[in-house]
Amino acid sequence: MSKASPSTPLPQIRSTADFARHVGLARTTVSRVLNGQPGLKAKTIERVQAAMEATGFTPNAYALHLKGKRTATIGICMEDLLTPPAVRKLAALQRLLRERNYASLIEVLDPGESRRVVRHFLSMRVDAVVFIGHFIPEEIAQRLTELNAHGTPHLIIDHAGIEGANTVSLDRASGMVAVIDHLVSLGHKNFGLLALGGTARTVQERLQGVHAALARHQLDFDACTHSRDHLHVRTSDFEYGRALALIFAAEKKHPTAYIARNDEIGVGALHGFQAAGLRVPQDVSVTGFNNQDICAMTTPGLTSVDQQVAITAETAAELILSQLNQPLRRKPWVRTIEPQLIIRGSTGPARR
Amino acid sequence: MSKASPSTPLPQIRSTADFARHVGLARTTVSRVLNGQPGLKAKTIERVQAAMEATGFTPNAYALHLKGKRTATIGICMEDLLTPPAVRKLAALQRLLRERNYASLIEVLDPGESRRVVRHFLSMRVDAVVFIGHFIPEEIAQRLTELNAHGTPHLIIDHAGIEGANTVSLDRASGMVAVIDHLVSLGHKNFGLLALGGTARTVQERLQGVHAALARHQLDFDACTHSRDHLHVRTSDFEYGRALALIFAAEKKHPTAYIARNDEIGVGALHGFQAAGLRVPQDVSVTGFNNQDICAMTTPGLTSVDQQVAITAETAAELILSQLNQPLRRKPWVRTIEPQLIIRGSTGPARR
DNA sequence: CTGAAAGCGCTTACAG
DNA sequence: CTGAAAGCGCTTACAG
Repeated sequence: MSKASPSTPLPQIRSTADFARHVGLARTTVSRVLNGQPGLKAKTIERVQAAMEATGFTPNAYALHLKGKRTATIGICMEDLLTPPAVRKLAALQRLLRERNYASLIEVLDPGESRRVVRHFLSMRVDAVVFIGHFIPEEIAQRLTELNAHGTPHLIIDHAGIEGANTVSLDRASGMVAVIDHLVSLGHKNFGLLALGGTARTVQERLQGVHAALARHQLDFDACTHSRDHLHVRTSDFEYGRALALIFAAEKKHPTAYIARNDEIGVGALHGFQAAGLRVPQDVSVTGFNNQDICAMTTPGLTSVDQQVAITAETAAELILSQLNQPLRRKPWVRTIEPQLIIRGSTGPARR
Repeated sequence: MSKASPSTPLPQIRSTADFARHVGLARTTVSRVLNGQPGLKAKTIERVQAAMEATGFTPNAYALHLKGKRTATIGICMEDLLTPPAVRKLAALQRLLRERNYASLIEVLDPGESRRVVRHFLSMRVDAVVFIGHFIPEEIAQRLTELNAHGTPHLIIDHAGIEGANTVSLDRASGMVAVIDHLVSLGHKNFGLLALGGTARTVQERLQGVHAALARHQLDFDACTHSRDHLHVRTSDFEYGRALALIFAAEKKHPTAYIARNDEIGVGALHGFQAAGLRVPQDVSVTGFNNQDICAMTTPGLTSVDQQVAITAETAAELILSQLNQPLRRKPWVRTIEPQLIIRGSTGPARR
C-alpha cells in the first residue's frame, strides 16, 4: 500500500522572494535560472534546481502572466461530454496541445451559457478558443464577434457554415457518396433511410451526398430511397433503429440496403432485422455513421463511416497554433476532413 | 446563415484604467461596481454595466488573483478521456463545480506525467486537485505528498486504497454480491468468470465479493466457479468476450451463468454464446459491469452493475468543496458508493 | 553574481 | 464619488 505523508509543512515558500532567501541567492538570480537565461554558473543553476525539488516551489503563473508571458492556455468549449466522437476529438486535441505545452481549459457549453463561458475564457486571457460540436449558430456567431473584438483567435470543430468562422469539419456528403458507391457496387438499387429526417444541417448535407451519388449512378433519389423518421422525441437511438427496422421488415417490398443516421440506430436496425427473421447481409445490408466501437460489437460488424478523429485533431491543432501571435485574418480558414468508409460484415451483395 | 463580424477593433480596452477612462469614472469606482460593493448610485452601476456590455471588457483574472482572490479553479487529472464511465463522472462533476462557479482545469495523466501536471496545477494555484480513474499508486502517493505540502486539498475518484488519500470509490465487492444473489435466486449454481483474472485491485475486490456471496449461500468458490482469462494482451474486449464464450460453449459441461469483467466482454460473450447456438437466457445467463449504453444494444439486453455516476459526482463535489478554505485534515475522507444491479433480459432461470 | 527599482492589472484602505 | 498610494508575485533592464 502506498502512503502519502500528510503535510509536514515545510517553511512555507510562497514567492520567489521567499525562495531566493531560502536558497541564499538574489531574487534576480533565481528568476534568471527559472527562465533559462545565459551567463549563470553551472553550480548556481544546480543549487536552484535542487532547492526547487526539495521545496516543491512553483512560481505563481498569475504573476508570470501579468508580466507579459502568454498564458499558454487554450479554452475549449464542448457541446457536451457525452457524445463519443466529440470526446475523442477533445482527447486527441488536448494531447496535441499539451505536447506543445499548452494547457486546456475545458467547459461544457449549455445553451445560453456561451456568453458566460467565453467571458471567463477572456478573463483568463486564453490564447485561443475552440468550439467542438454543434451549437446554436446565432449564439456562436455573437461569441465570435466578441472574440474578434478582443483579438482572440478561434476555431470551430464540427459545426460548419457559420460565416466568418475558422472551421474544421467533416465532409459528410462525401461520406454518404462512399456509402452509396459501396452499396451500388454490391448491386443495391433500393435504399431505406433510417432517421435521416429533419432539418439539421448535418442531415441535409448527408442527403445531398446521397442525391449526388445516386444521380451519378443514374438512379433517381425519389424513386429509390424510402425514408422513415416518424418519431421526434426518442429516448434511445438503439430502440428507435430497431423499431424502424421492424416497420420496414413488415412491408412486403422493402429496400435491400439501409442507411442509418448513426451507429446506434444502425446497430438497433441490425438487431431489428435479425429479430424479424431477415439475415444480414444476405437479405438486407445496413450501414451506420461515426464508426464507434459498437460497430465491432454486432454480429456481423456494422459497416460505417469513420470521422478520422486523428486527422481532424491534427488539422485543428495546426490551425490553432498557426493563429497564435499573428494578427487576426480577415478570411477565415475552412478545412474539410475526408471521412473513410469502413466496410464490415453488415453489407453484402443485394439479394436478387 | 449566421454571421460573425470580423474585428472592428473597438478602442482597445485592456485594463480597468483604460475602462475607467472610457466610462469617465475613477478606477476605484469601477472596481467597486465590479465587486458589488455598497454605497454606489444606481445610475453609476448602470453606466458601468452598460459600458461592460458595449466594450466587452473583462477584468484580467490573473491580476485579480494576485490581489488575493481565490482562483476558483479546480484541477482535474483524468486517467484518460476514452473510458466512458470515467468521462461520465468528469462530465457530472464538472457541471456541479460550474454551478458553484468553479472552473475546471482538465489534464490527462499519462504515466510519468503526473509530476509535471501537478506542478502546473500548483503554479495555477488551483483550489483543489481531483484525480479520476486508476493510476500508479506510488506515483499518486508522491503527488499527494506534494499537494499536502502546499496545503492544496485533493480527492481521488475510483482508485481506492492509497493511504492518506481522500477517496470516493465504488463498492465493487458489493456489486458482485448483488450479481451472485440475483443469479443464485434464479437457481444458478455454476458460474463462469470471464476475464476476471490478474492482480488488478479492482478485480481482486470483485472476486472477494463473489467469494463472500457464495459462502453466504453455502456454495464453495473453488467448486462452483470456473475462470477463463488466458489472453494477457487484448486488442478488443468485445472479441475477447466472444472468444471466451466460444471456449466455454465447446465444453460438454459448462456453467449456466457467466459473469464478465465489463460490459464489452459481456456483450461479446452474449454474441459468442448465441453464435454457438446457445440461447440467452434460456441456456445461459450473462452479466456485465458498468451499465454502459451498450447494455441496451443487445438482444436480450445485458444485466449489469451501475456505477451510480450521479451520486459519485455529488459526493465528490461535496467533499471537494467542504475542504476549501479549511485547514487540511489529518484523517482522510473515505466514501464508498453503493452500486446498483440493473436487471435485463440476459439473465434468467437456470436450465435444469 | 547582487540589489534597488519600475511596472504588469488589479483591489483596498485613506483622505478629500 | 475622486485621486493618490501601496502592494500582490513576478521579470527585466540598470548600475554595481
